[in-house]
Parts: sequence; C-alpha cells; structure tokens
Amino acid sequence: MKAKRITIQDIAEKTGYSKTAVSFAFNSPSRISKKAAEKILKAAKELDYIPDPMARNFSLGRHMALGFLLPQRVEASLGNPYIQSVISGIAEVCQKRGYMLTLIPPLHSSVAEAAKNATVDGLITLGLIIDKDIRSILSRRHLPIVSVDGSADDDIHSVSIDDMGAAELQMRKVLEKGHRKIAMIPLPDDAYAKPDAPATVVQKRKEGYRKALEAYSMSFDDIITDAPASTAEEGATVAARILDYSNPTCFIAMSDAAAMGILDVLESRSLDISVIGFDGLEDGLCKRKRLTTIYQSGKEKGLKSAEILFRLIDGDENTPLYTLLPYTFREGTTLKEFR
Amino acid sequence: MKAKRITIQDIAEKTGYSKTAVSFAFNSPSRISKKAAEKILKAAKELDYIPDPMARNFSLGRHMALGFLLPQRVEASLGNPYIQSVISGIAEVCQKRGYMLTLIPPLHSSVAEAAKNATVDGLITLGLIIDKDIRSILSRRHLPIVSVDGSADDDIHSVSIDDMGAAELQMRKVLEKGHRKIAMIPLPDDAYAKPDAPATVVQKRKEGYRKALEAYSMSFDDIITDAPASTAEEGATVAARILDYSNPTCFIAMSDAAAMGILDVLESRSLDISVIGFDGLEDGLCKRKRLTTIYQSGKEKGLKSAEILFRLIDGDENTPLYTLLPYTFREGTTLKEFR
DNA sequence: CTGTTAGCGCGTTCAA
DNA sequence: TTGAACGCGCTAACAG
Repeated sequence: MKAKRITIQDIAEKTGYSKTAVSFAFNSPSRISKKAAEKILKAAKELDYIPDPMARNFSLGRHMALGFLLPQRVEASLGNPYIQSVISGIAEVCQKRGYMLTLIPPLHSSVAEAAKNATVDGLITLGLIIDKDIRSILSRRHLPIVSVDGSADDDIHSVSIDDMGAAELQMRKVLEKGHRKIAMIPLPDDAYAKPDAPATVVQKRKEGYRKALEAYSMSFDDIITDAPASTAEEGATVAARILDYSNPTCFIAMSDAAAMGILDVLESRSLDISVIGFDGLEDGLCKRKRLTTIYQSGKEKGLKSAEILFRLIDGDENTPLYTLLPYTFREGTTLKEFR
Repeated sequence: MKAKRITIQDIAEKTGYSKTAVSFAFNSPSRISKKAAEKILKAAKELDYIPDPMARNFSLGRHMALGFLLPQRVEASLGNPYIQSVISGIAEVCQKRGYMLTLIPPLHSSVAEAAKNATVDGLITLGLIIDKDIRSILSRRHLPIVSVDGSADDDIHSVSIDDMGAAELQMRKVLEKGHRKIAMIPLPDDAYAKPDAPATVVQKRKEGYRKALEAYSMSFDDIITDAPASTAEEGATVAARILDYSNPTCFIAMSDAAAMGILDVLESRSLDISVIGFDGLEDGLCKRKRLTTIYQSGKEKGLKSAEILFRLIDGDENTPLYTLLPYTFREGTTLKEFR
C-alpha cells in the first residue's frame, strides 16, 4: 500500500556508486565519468527516482519561492482586482527566475503568525502596516521583505506611488469642474493595524484631499463622508445611504471597485451625478462607459516589488529603499462639469 | 555582517537542556516540567529564536502548502478572471486549514518540469491535460492531484461541469431564438497538450454544439468559425475579422472574457448582433449591460477541488473520483430573438 | 579526472 | 528528560 520513497541511497546501492556520485549525476554530470552518469540516470529511471525538492532546498538553504502575505482574509484579498494585478506582476518575475509564488493567508487571523511559518525566501506585503510583531519575526528569520503601498517612512523597502499627490490631483480635478457638494468614500484602513502605526495610504490620501480643499478655502467639514468601501458591493451600499440623506453632485472613491458600485446605484436611480475613481483597473471589461479615474499600475507595483525582493535575496547592497511609481489622471465619461 | 542563524542547538546549550526538551517546549509543553518550558521559552526570546519552518516541515514530511499548476504562462493564466476565481476558491480552503497556496508557473515552458520541483503536499491543475510526463512525476513523488476542467476519463480525481451538456444548452438557446447565421469562437486548446490526450473541455463543448445543431438538421459546416480566443482582446480581434467576411446574427463564445471583447467591437461598429458567453463572471463590474451566458462557478470549482485534494492528502480512501458541478443558463440582455 | 568518506542542515521522535 | 538516530540530499576534503 504505502510504496516507500526511493531515495538517493537506493540508487547508490543499486548502481554500486556512492550517494555523492548520484548527486553529481543529477547536478553536475561533468564531475563524474560519462559512463557513470548514464548508469546512474538509467537506474534512477528504472526505480522511478527523482531527488526530493524539499530535501534539496533544505540542504541548499533556500525555498525557490517568494511569499505574498495576504493583508486580509482570502475572500477580501483575492476578490480585489487591484490586488490580483499586483499578484500577477509578482508572479511574472517569479516565472522569469524559476521561482514559485506562495500566497499566504493570515493564520488564526494573524499575519505575523502566518509569516512565522512561511517557507519562502522573501515576502511581499500590500497595504499592510508592518508592526513590531511582524518585524520581530522577519529579523529572527532573516527574511527580506518588500512593502507595497505600505508605510514608507522607515527601514523597510517599499514600492508605492505618491498617494498624497495623487489624491490631491483627484480632488483638484473635481473642484476644477465646479463641484462643491462632494461625497468621499475612503478605503477601509488596514484591518490589522496597530495604534503604533505610521501613516497609511488612506491617511496620506486624506491629507492630499485636505490640501486640495484648502486651495479652495474648504475643509473636510464641507464634504460628505460616510463609511469606507473597498468592493463594488460596499460602494453601492454606502452610496445608497449617502443619497438618502444628502444630494452630492460628485462622488470621489478611493478605488475603482467601489466606484463601479456607486455607478450602479446611480444608474438604477437614474441620477446624473459625477464619479471619479482610483486605480484604473486594466481588465478592459467595461469600456462602454469609461470611469474617470486616477490611474496607477498594480502590475507594475508587483513587478517592481518582486525585482527589489530578488535583489535583497541576492544580497545586493545597493537596492533602493523607496521606489515611487507614476500615476496619471485618466479622463473618462463619468466626471462632468458642474454648471 | 552575516548574523548566524540561531538554532535549536543554541537554545539547548544556553539553557543546559537538550534539543529534545527545547522541541517539546515549543510543541508539547506538557511533556516537560513547567519550569523547564518557561526557562526555554524565555531563552528563546532572548536569543530571538524561532524554529525554522522548513526544517520543521522537512522533519515532519510535509509542506503545509497546496500547489496550483498554472496551465499557461503567468500573463495568460493570472489575467484570466475565471482562473482567478478558481484560485480564490482554493485559497479559501487553504486558509481554513492553515495552509499556503503556491502558484507554480511553468518551468522552462514545461508544466512537468515545474511539478518536479514543487514543494507542496498536493497539486491542482486547471484545464490541463495530464500527460504521461506529468503522470510519471506525480507517481514518483507520490503527489496527489486534482484536475479541474481536465480529462475526466481516467484515474485522476477531477472536478468539472458537464461541458457537453452545457454547450448543447448554450447552442440550443441560440437556435431557439431563431438564429441560423451563427459565429462560434472557441477557447484555445491546452497549449501543452500532447497528441495522446483524451477529450478536452473544448472538444466536449464542440460535441455539445454538434448535438444541438443536429437537432435542427444543421452541422458545423453551417456555422462560422475562425480562430480561438480566451481574452477580451483576442475576442475583439477575432470578432472583427469575422465581421469583415460575413454577417452573423449571433456570436457564441466559450468564455465571458472573449464575449466582452466581442461586445466592444459590436458597440464600436454600432451593430445589433446577439452574443452569448460562457462562465458567468462574478465580478459584478458590468451590471449595466448584462451578458447572457452559461453560468458556472469558478470559485465553487476551486473550493471543491481543494477539499478533495485535502481528502487525498489525509488518505481518505473514499474520495469520489469525479465531481460534477451544476451550470445554468443566465438570462441577460445580449441574446435577442431573431425575427 | 573520477570517485568516496564523512559531515552538515534543523528539528522530531524512539528507546532508554 | 535525554542521547542518538533519522529524514534526504549536498558538498568540502581527500585518495587513487
């Protein structure tokens, strides 16, 4: 029933060579005679032997895998198209280097706990506050990490955009169009963030909004805010509630996903209210009605972060600590002039 | 510079206890005295020690990870929303069991090569023909596998829908609406498939189309076919070409992604031609114009396949070999009566 | 150049 | 509570 595993030892015995010779046959055939290599490989085939990759990696002190720490539960993380595009970018780089990409869900609702057990050569996180619990584990395990959309104000390698500037641009575009009754729907803040956390993406964007408003002698008190939203469903829910007690002329969302939900509500109520999103989803599934948005490339963030992580793994001392990627205003059909 | 790794040995020496005692302190504190456990854990904290997960897994003969073999290159695989939803389903089950999910890109353009090096406890594939190369590796490594949308005619555990029936239904709906000039855009066949392959999803669906056509005294010769497409871009390209040399009244696509591309072309040319898709993407981003489609749940396939894989890993002898999931016709606004 | 011996990596677990 | 063996492959050092 339980066919015992064939090991390097079995091949050695069967062929009369040593384990070393067998290992060489697989890894550096030039190190032994051609005849020996052939004999060994043949025996391996007959006995159905393949070197066990885990034993191999263990011996070599590596994993051949990058890890992506999911910032929230799987349902939320992987359901988010922006996160998916970041993952795609990471995976492309892994593919190029012959690595695997390991998705690591929170363990017992703890990202730190998950990091403790992750069998990977390095980690990438997204929009996550790297608190001291996680830090401690990283240092104990000598695990390099790159943070995407994370706090860029310390000693951790990070990839992000200028969220404050991007948000300021977003708000300014709205104000320039003449809108003054504005409803803003933020993203939820890092679910696992501790009080000792530095500035999050959400906070930076709010600061950008504040600056844009200030230029028009306005403040947060002059705009409508309600609960945060990250999915289309949540966006729709929040927008619907807002419309029940106020009448904004424009919605500002911190994600396209939420913006799409808002659009649905407006459509179903036949309301002609402007909407501007954030992200610029690349899926191209909704070209008919194009969302006006602030574009940033999730895939590019994934690519960059993985490249940086590989440099850290390779021990490159000159790896840049902060990487800023560009963002742009993308004109669509959903942000209209307010007469 | 190179801080040496702290090992269980260091803790043993520092505390005067044995490696065994240290191991127990972490895994079964009850096996040693309370005092010893405390002392050991305290020393571990001081020296910043954490048991190395790879060594641990190696010793325990497991990985705590499921593997997902990407059927094509990353760009194609992870760009596909259907595949993403399958991955989400798998990941949810992994999360529940405290496992990781490892995405495995083809290595040197070979899925078999990738499987050879995968450090996982079991594999899931999607729409892939498990040829004898892969089979051989699986058996050598004693790796259990579950195939989603794969060949369900052998000894491999599989999860799928009745693709022939679903396709027959799809074509019948079109015919019932009165369409007779029909353009069909298939999916590309498994890129890595060998000639010895059993029936693929594409072949099964075509057989379903054939049966539906037959009921109307028609055959494949009566419908328009061109190149296959799996993405929106490809769908648009193929549809555009078809429209250049013929004038169908309805497009049948084997995926919603391709169907969306077709819709874009029709919109840009202001053509009122029917479209029916396949998959039923759940992202809810395009509710305004709802694609008529054959719905199947990618996430459900992911959930089921992972559950089955865990049963195999657990050595459950009664794990069902074939699992069929339901599909339904989902009415939208894009399949119209042909007058 | 070809081949071997011995020890390593790091925790787990059996027998004492 | 512990010493020693184990899991499996890699590789430094050495001998012919």
